[in-house]
Amino acid sequence: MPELPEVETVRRTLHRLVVGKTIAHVDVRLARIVQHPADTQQFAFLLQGQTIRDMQRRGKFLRFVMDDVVLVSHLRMEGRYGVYDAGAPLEPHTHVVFGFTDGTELRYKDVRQFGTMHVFPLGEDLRRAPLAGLGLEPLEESFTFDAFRAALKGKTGKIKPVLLNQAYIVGIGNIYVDESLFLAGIHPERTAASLTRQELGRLHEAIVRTLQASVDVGGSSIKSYVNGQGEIGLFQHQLQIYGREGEPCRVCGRTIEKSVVGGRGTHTCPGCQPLRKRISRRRPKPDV
DNA sequence: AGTTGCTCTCGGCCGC
DNA sequence: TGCGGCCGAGAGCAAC
Repeated sequence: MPELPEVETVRRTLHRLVVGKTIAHVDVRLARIVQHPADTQQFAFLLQGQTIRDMQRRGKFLRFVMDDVVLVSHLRMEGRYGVYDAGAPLEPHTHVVFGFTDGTELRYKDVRQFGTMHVFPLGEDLRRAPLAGLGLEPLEESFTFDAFRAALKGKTGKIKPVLLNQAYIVGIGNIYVDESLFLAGIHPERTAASLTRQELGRLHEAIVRTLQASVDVGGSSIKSYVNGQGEIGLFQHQLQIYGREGEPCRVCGRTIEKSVVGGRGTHTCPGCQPLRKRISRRRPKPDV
């Protein structure tokens, strides 16, 4: 389930593996992956002869920047890329094959078939769905505390669904939202509007620290590898709360709970993430 | 505008 | 062992 750190890891790997290669032909084996142009033959035609000039990322989307077009790719839950020799046997669940002029192939595999691809003319993709309207990039310098606070301004819903909404901040999925809220000591059912400036500060820092720490070790590998060479991310070993229901919190020892918030499986520590504001112990008034 | 709930995408896997 | 049905993440959409 690639979120920002996993997609960034794939981006870096693909940058190394495919930038400079020229597409000779494209084989779309499962039409539903291709969302735009609607005609898969047109999709293939637009990519033929294009050289991949750069690999970029916007939120959880990969952007293959070419001479005249951009391929926008979302991996959803289990989409993966790999580079193979053209003669290598096609593995199961291979849905799109990009054949290069050098005899290698970039293959897209996706067991769940949830992934999507769009091709747009160069310069158009950021103005069109699905990239148009995406929110702040949390690992860019522009993601300041003030920008974060402004993005959450006026949001009255629970903080977890707000953080998962890609229109406000991009790249955070179900794993990193739980990790970030835990690190910040904030319960996912608190409303965005109820967070104090101090809590927003902790949350801002927690998001950046969590995502960056995961990028630094190649993302999390939950049930599947994530990058283009079968390399395995390591962040799953650093997860503090996700997938640890029933186990003791590493900070306070209380048992981690699992519930549903905004329709998503949600992990919380009842000790570290109080739903109600902790009643401040009344400080004894100094005797006069 | 924002929120909520629902839908759709599948095959793995769970439980019977 | 077989099989029906649920689960899961993300995005998009309709209704309020």
